[in-house]
Amino acid sequence: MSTERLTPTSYLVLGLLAREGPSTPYALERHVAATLGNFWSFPHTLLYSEPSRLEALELVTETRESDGRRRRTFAITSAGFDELTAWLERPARARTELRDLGLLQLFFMDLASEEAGTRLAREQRAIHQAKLAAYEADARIERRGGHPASGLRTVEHWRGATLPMGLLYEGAAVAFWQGVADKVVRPDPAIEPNGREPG
Amino acid sequence: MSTERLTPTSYLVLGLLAREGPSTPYALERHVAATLGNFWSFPHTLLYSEPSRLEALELVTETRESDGRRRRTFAITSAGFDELTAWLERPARARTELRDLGLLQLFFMDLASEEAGTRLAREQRAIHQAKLAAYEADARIERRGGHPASGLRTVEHWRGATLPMGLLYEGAAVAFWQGVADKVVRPDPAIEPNGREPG
DNA sequence: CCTATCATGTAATCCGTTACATGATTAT
DNA sequence: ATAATCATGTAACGGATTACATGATAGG
Repeated sequence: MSTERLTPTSYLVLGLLAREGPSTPYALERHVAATLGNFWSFPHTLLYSEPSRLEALELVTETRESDGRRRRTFAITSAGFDELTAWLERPARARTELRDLGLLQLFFMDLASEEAGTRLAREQRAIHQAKLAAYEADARIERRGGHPASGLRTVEHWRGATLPMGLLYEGAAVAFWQGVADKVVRPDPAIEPNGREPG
Repeated sequence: MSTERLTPTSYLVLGLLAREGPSTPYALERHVAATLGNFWSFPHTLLYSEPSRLEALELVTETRESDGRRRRTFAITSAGFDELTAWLERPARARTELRDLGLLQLFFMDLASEEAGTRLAREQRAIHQAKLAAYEADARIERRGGHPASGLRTVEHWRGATLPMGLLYEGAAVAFWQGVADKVVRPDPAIEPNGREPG
C-alpha cells in the first residue's frame, strides 16, 4: 500500500540504493554531487530526510550503528525495487524545468543599466564556460577508461546517460551568452586587448 | 527594512509590475505563461500568494474591488522598484537548475528493460521536437512584427531576451534524445520523417 | 595540540504544490 | 438555458531550503 506520491528525490534515492547497494546518506551525497548534482541540486539534508520517508513506506530499510557516530545505512527493499522499476517503465512526460537566475535577470534587463547587462552577460558566459570545461575534462577522463582512484563505474553511467546532455547544454549556454554579450556591448567589436574584469 | 530574503518568484512579480504597470494576478499569470513559463513553471496560485508577501514587505500595494469579483490589483512601490533594480545590478552567480524527469529516468535506465529505454527516448524526442517547433513559430511571428491581437511588446522581450535560449536548448535536447534513441534502438534505422505527438 | 576540514545529523521555517471552490463569460 | 471554459480566489499540506550543531580526521 505504498501508493503515496513519490517525488523525483524519492526515485533518485531508490535508484542509487538499487544500483550501488546499501548506502549511508553521505555516500548518496557524494555520488549525487559527482553526477546528477551537476545540474540538479539535491541539498545534503534531502538525502537524510528522504530515506526516512521511504522507510515509512517500507520501500527501504534502515540500520544504524550504536557507537559514537551512529551512522545510518539504508537499503532498498523488494517493494522499493518494484516501485522503482514500475516508474522506469512509465516514461516521463513532464517538460524540462530550466531554472536560471541569469535568464530571469536578462528578461528584465531593460529595466536596468547598460553596464548591468554587460556584467551579467560576461559573468554568465564565464560560468558556463567553466562548467563546459569541467564536463569536457570528465569526458576525457572517461575516454581513457577512468582514473582508478576516482569515480569508476559511477562516472561511466554519468557519461553514458547524462554527461552528453550536460555538454550540449553548456555549449548552447556559452553560445547564447556570447551572443548576448556581443549585442549588449556595442563598442569595439574586436575584443579589447586590455580586458579587465571586476572581482 | 525589507531585508528579507526575496525569491526568484519575488523578482518575477516585481519585474512584471515594474514593466507592465499595475496588474491582477491573472494578468501576471497570462504574461508568464507566454514567456518565462515556457521553461520555468510558476503555478497560478504563486502569482496570488507572492504579491501578498511582497505587500507585507511594502514592496507592492494592493487595491481590491468591492463588487462581485473582488479583483485584486497590485502595483509596485518605489521601495519595490529599488529592490528590483538593486538585484538587477548584482549579476546572478547561481548555476542553472536543469530539472528533467526524463534525464533522471535515463540515468537509471540500466535498471529497466530495453523497451523502457526505447520508449523514453522516443517520447522525449517527440516532446522536445514539439517544443522546438513552437519556439520556431514564436520566432517567425516575431520576425513579422507580431500579431496585433496577441502579445505585442511582451513577445518582443521574450524573443530578445530568452526565446533564443529556448531555441538553443530545445535543439540540443532533440539532438541528445535522437542520439539516445539511435543507440538504444538497434533495429530499423529508418525512422518516420515527421515525429508527431499524441494529444 | 590546535585548527581546519570532513563527515554526519536534527529541527524549524517557508515556499511551492495540490486540492478545492465559485463567479463570470462564451458557445451550443 | 445549459454546459463548458475562462477567470479568480482561499486553504492546507509537505518537501526543500536554511540554520544550527557536533563527532571524527588530518595537517601544521
